[in-house]
Amino acid sequence: MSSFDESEAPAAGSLSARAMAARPTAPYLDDLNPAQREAVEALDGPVLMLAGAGTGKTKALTTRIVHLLNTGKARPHEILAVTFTNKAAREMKSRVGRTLGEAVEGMPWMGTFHSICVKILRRHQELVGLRSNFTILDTDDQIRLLKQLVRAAGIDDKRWPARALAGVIDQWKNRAWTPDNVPVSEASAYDGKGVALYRQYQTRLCELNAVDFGDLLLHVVTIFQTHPDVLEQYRHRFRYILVDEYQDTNVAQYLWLRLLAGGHSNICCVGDDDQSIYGWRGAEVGNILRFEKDFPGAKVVRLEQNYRSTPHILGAAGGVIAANKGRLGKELWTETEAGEKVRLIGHWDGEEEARWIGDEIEAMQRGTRGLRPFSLDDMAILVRASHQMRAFEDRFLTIGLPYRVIGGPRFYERMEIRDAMAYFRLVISPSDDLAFERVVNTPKRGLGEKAVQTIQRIARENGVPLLDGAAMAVEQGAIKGKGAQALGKLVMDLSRWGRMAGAGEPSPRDIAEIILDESGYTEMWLKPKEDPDDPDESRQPKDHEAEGRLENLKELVKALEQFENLAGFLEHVSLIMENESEEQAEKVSIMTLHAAKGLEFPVVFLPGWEEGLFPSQRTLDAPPENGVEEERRLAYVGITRAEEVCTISFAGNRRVFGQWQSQRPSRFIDELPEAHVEVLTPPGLYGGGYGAAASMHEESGLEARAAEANVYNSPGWRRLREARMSSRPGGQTRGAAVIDAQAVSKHVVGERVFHQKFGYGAIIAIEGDKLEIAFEKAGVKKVVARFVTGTDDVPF
DNA sequence: CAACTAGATCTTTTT
DNA sequence: GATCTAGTTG
Repeated sequence: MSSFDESEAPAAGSLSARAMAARPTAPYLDDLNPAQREAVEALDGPVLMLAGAGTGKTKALTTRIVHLLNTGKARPHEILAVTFTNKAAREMKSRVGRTLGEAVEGMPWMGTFHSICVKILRRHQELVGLRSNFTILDTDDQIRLLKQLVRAAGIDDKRWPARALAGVIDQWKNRAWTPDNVPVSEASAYDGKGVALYRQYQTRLCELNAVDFGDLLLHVVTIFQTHPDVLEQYRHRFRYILVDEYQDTNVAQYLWLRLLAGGHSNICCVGDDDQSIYGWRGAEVGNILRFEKDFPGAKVVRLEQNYRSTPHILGAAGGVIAANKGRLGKELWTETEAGEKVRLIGHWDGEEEARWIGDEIEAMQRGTRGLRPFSLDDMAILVRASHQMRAFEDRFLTIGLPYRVIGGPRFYERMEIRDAMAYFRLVISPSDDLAFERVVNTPKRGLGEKAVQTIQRIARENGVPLLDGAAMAVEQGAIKGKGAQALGKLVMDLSRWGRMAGAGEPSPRDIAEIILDESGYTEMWLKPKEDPDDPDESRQPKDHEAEGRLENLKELVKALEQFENLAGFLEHVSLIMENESEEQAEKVSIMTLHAAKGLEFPVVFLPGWEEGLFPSQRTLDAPPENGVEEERRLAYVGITRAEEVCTISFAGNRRVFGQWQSQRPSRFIDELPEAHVEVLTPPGLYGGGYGAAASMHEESGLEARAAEANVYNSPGWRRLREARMSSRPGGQTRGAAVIDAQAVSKHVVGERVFHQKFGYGAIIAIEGDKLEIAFEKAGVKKVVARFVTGTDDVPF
């Protein structure tokens, strides 16, 4: 509680003195437009800032903070500013500092919901039955723990996966339901055993002195609800509250905010109902729609002047989002010139789409599209689902186009990092059973399932953590042979490393290195020694993959340099699951639409606009129409990321689960207003004059399908078809290099062929439309005939 | 006990 | 196609 003291004296006198001393006009206010200024200057009472995409939301928010400080209304530690991502928090901090002209070190309560909750929870942990230094479990640990409970309950975890239970529990926690509060309507969840398992899970977490992500909020809300005195402290402390991305708050976050703002109602929420895209993880658009009811007398300010995109891009986005019901309603406008229309293009399949986008990116880089040249950093590909990324990565690797994947498999989620972290955890807290289970046989120590079961039994019988159980098992001789020896060593090592960490000597970085080395973990990724007697033999990584893992471990150890101790590092990592390494080279960005929220790029590509992919099959299968609205908001988010050029595309065929499927263009394409769209005809994509074939086939396929679904009579679709026809006078096509059975018959066994990805090879067998080919470099593969060309320049 | 093989299951989106 | 699991073999 010591750090609490600084604010215990309200110092009203000095505040008003500062308020009077403040300059009547502040230069930073002059940079704002009227709406922004209104939102900034309404400092007291509830304010809802409805900020459309690109309307200067962050600017308004940061200026508001500056204004609060500058007018003396609040001191830095009296402002609670909440965001969803660490990135947003960092951005806000740096912008406040910039506007203020000095660094803001003194804003301890600016951060994510989760990091702020941890801070609060660490001070009152005992109120919810936790001890100090509780650990924060990530999703992986959470699932593993649940799996144990599910199995212990005699449930077939095949039919009822632990993952599903985790989802159910998460949703409950998002709604701030403790096991006692789960409504009866949920009784059937997880085969009727959901609530009971939820209760067991919470008990188990408590025993482990651990919390999961959802608990961070839930526990704090519980504390606020059951301990008015504690709540009062924080209400008093946080004189002004600011919330970013309010449309993404879930019920627990909403309650948390309402409890805190309950006294003074000095709360300013910024959000955009049209950008609510996290309903699946419990976000309630209702929170923002209801704001005026929740906070009577609220001032609502709309930011509608857009500073990011051209009118055509805004028009297209506006046309799509207009199809949604239940909006608060905003109309974005801009003063910039019309610019390019949103470009729409169809492709034969996903690979062709990737190829075309790759070519287009290179063209735009050179400035050969009649536009200014763009840097690769200015361009982004935004996909609906991460598996769409592969096609682009494959293609970009083959043509040598530098790219970066944002929000991909994250550093701290990698296996080797998690293994290493488990060692560290076990060193810091020897009762961390989950960490013990993770590393006990990694690297292989000859301790399999049976040995672990023995340890678990002994630990349970004696009521001690697994690590102590292991020590006892060795003493008692319950585990024999090689395994016993290795286990004994592990137990000894861990306590030795623990003493080092306790002594703070050597440095955390060195301790980490020692742990990884002496545990044999690093060794695991190295080639076996050729000569065991030669200690100086230089060791190479096993393979390319192992090399990457070793690199990552090095990076992990390096990251430790900035921390006082291992414990501090572990806390940092559990909250910041992102890779912070910064790259300098120019690269195209590839990311999901979700990851793109809040970002902007001069050039944006939006591939895969197909029914079943976007909107996703899941939302289409789900009962009501409501899921589609969220998908539509996602489309809106995507389009509004673009500043100058936005290209939407779809493919007629795509591989789903390894199976080829024909795709229909997304309903969102039909919703694009004609006036803002330009249809591009597919240029020759295969080079050498045999390209038009793909589009011809796509079209005939389309017409066949059009008979069964009149989707294709919609304006958007007709437009596309007409554009196609007109681009090919007389409907003539040139040399068709094609597809399906006809093309296969063109190939013969023994023929030398070329494949985009695998290179050159010879056909060794033909089955239907598939060719078995022995590639010179890639080995024997089965590929679809259409992806292969003969090695003659004019194959047919 | 580990290493290998066959078969199932899967894909949203993430603090 | 890729990954995870159960089941088999060494």
